[in-house]
Amino acid sequence: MASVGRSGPKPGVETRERLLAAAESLFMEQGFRSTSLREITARAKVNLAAVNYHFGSKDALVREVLQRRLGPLNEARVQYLDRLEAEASGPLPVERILEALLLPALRLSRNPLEHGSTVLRLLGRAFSEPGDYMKDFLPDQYRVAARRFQQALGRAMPHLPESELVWRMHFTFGAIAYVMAGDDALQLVASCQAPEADNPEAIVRRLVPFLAAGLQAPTAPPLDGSPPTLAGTLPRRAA
Amino acid sequence: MASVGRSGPKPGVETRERLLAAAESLFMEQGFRSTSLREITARAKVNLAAVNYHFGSKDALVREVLQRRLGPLNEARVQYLDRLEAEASGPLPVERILEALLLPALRLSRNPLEHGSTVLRLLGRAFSEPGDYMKDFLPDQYRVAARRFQQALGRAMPHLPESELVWRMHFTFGAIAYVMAGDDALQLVASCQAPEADNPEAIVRRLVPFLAAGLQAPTAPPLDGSPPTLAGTLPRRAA
DNA sequence: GTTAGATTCAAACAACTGTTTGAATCATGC
DNA sequence: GCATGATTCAAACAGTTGTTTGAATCTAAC
Repeated sequence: MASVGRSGPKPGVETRERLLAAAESLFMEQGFRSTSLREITARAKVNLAAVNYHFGSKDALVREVLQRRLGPLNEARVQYLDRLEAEASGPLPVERILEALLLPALRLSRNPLEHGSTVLRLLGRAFSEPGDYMKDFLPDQYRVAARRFQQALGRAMPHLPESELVWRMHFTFGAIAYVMAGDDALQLVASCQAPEADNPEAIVRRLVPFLAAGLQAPTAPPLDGSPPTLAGTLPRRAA
Repeated sequence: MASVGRSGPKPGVETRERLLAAAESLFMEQGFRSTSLREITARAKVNLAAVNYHFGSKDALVREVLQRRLGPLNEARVQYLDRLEAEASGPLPVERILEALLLPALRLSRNPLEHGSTVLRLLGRAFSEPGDYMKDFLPDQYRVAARRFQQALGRAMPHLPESELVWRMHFTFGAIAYVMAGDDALQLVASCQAPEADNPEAIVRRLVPFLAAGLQAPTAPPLDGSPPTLAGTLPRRAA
């Protein structure tokens, strides 16, 4: 006899997953701090106490929701980068490194089993939300991957000082986090809605050339305001 | 007889300004939503009810704090851009347009009368914080300036399709907001602390070449996944 | 000195937060 | 059937939030 009339395998595990799904969607819509446990349990159609029973606290729920997405994503990014470097002979071009940074996120968003593009916006929120939740948690998830990409980019642009590279990676992550945060931030400034805002692949196709050019840009003149010369617009290696 | 022993001119206006100052500093440190009225009134050394008496509500306080900074900043940006265009003969180079976007913010942060770099981080927070406070308010402050800069950038890069320009402006604002948000977001990802993170001028000097190169980057190939050719790395006008 | 209005203050308000409790319910082993 | 442990549930907990109240205080004009 199929002991349960419903579809759920175990009684406990289904509410656990329903909580994760409800929390993820609500976090994406409203942010982490602004979402209450009562909203989450209401959407998940479970009792309020279920969160503390299954996860211990709201903070632990947030961590679990993030870890479920961030961990695999950064692993995939690093693996993608490893594979590219193993196949190539010399150092990778910047565009390929950016590909390793963006394509795994794109694939994640395209997976119909997961809730698609909501995942990307969730990650964007993780960076937008300041303060307590992320302060100690996110870095551990990202530091390894960030160091790995800094190393690859350093090989691709050996002429670029490390301090300059660190800053340009910051700018890069800023642009990425901004578009991943979703409509909220995008509509804030734009006079008109950007086209294809809901198509991650289209965004990536526009983002890579932008970032590649920025990362490889000639460095600024050391001090005074003399405008960059035309010669300065050529990559250093050509000089 | 100097009717008041203290320095304050009017009794009411001083607590009003003390509230604005305390709120601004706390908003910058903790964000808007996470800062309670009791924290604000405690730091300002005024009664709790003073906020609702002088401003009506917390939301109105937030708006007032932002408007006091965002309004003049965006006015200065547009004026700077107007002056550059009036002096130049043809269309402005992208670097000058970015200069108009960034230098007024830099000057604001350098003003010792204001609380210096705290202002920049406050503005960064305004973009980082999702949800209710900004949704209806920030756009009005920014839409005019954003349209003005889009127009200038369009003139500087007439070959660039408008849809592409809108997206690249988004990327640009993302990078700017990210570095303006301050240490929180920066330390999140970096394996090591970026140098001169507290020196706005140094950041701008690094940011302009990055963004200028990104904005003027060659556009991506239209569809299929063929890796960008070497010819594709040249600007369109050279084709 | 008295009066009128603006400002401050302590106290309470209602609504919400995350968390805990203890009994009820369930599935499942014996 | 019965007992055991896991899970659910309604209810309450203690704490914080933004806001309101009504009396007390201050300022300034008459």
